[in-house]
Amino acid sequence: MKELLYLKDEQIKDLIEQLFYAYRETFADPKKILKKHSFGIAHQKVIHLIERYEGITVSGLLRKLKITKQSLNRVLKDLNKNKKIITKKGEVDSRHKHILLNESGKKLSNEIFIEQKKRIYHALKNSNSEAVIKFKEVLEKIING
Amino acid sequence: MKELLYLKDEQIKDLIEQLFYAYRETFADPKKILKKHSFGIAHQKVIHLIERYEGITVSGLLRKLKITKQSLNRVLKDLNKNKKIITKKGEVDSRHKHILLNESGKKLSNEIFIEQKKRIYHALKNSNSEAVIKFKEVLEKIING
DNA sequence: TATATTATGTCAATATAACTTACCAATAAA
DNA sequence: TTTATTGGTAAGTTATATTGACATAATATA
Repeated sequence: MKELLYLKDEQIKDLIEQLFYAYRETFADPKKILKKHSFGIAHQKVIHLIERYEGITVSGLLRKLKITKQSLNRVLKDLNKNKKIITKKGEVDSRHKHILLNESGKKLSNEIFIEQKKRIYHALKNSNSEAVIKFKEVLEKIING
Repeated sequence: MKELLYLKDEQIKDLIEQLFYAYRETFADPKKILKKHSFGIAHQKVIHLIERYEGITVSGLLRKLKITKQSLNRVLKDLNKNKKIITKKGEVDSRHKHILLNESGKKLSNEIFIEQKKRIYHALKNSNSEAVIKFKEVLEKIING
C-alpha cells in the first residue's frame, strides 16, 4: 500500500470513530417518538425500510437488515399488533409476503423522519451538490467494501 | 427551509440508510478476532477509545460512549480479567482512574484496526485529500447536530 | 471546617435486540 | 419428483444496555 498523507492510520481511526458517533446520534434522534409507541431502534429501521421499499418482502428485509428471521418476526409482530403495517400475498409468487405501511404507519414513519432529517439537513445545507454526491459516494464505497 | 434539489427527502433518507450500513459493516469486520477473545462490539469500542485517548478516565469513556457506568464496568472487568488494560491512579486528582492498554491490549487493538482499516482505506484510496477532508467535515457536522 | 459534588464501584432487577437450533408447511423451480 | 425458497414458530441463550439504589473516597466550595 502506498501511504497517502491524508490516509494515515490516525485519520482512518478518526473516521471510524466519527462513523460511530454519526450513526448513533442520527438513530437516537427519534427515540422519544418511538418510546410513545413502545418501539425501539429495531422497529425504526424496519419502518424506514418498509417506507422506502414499499411492498418489500420478509426475505428482502432480512437481506437488508442482516438479522435472523426470528428477530425480525418479533418486530413485525409488534408493528402488526399496533396496526402500523399491512401485508399482501404475492401475486406472482404466493410464498412472498409483501409488507406496506398503513396510514397510521405512514404517519409514524414521517414523524420519525422529521426528527432524523433535521440533523442531516443541517449538516449538509451549507455544502454544495457536489460535496453531497461525494459524501454519498464514499459511504457507498465503504458499504460495498 | 429553502428546498435544495440535492437535499430532497429521498436523498436524506438514502443517507440515513447508508450511514447505518456503513457503520454496521465497518464495525462487523473485526468480529472474528474479537470472538477469539470472547469479546464483542462493546469491547471493541472501548479498546478503540483507550488506544486513541491513552490514559482516558472512566468518566471520559462514559462521555464518549454515552452508556451507563454499570454497562461500561462489565466491559472494563472483561478487559481486566483478560489482561488487556492497566490502570493508573490520577496524580493530580486521585479519584480519577486512567486506563491504558498493556502490550497484549495494544496487539489486539492493532489486529482489530487492521481489519477495519481495509474497508475505509479501500473506500478512500481513489479520493483526493480534499474529498477526504470534506467527508470528515460532513461527518463532524452530523455529529455536532 | 462542614458540606456538597465528583469519580468510581457495586448489587439487583429488567429491557432490548439479537442469537442458535430445530422443526414445519406451502409453494416454486430444477 | 426432488430440491430450494419463503415464511412461521418454539425454546433457550447471549450481548448490550437500562433503572434505581447505595457506598466509598477524594476534591471543591461555602
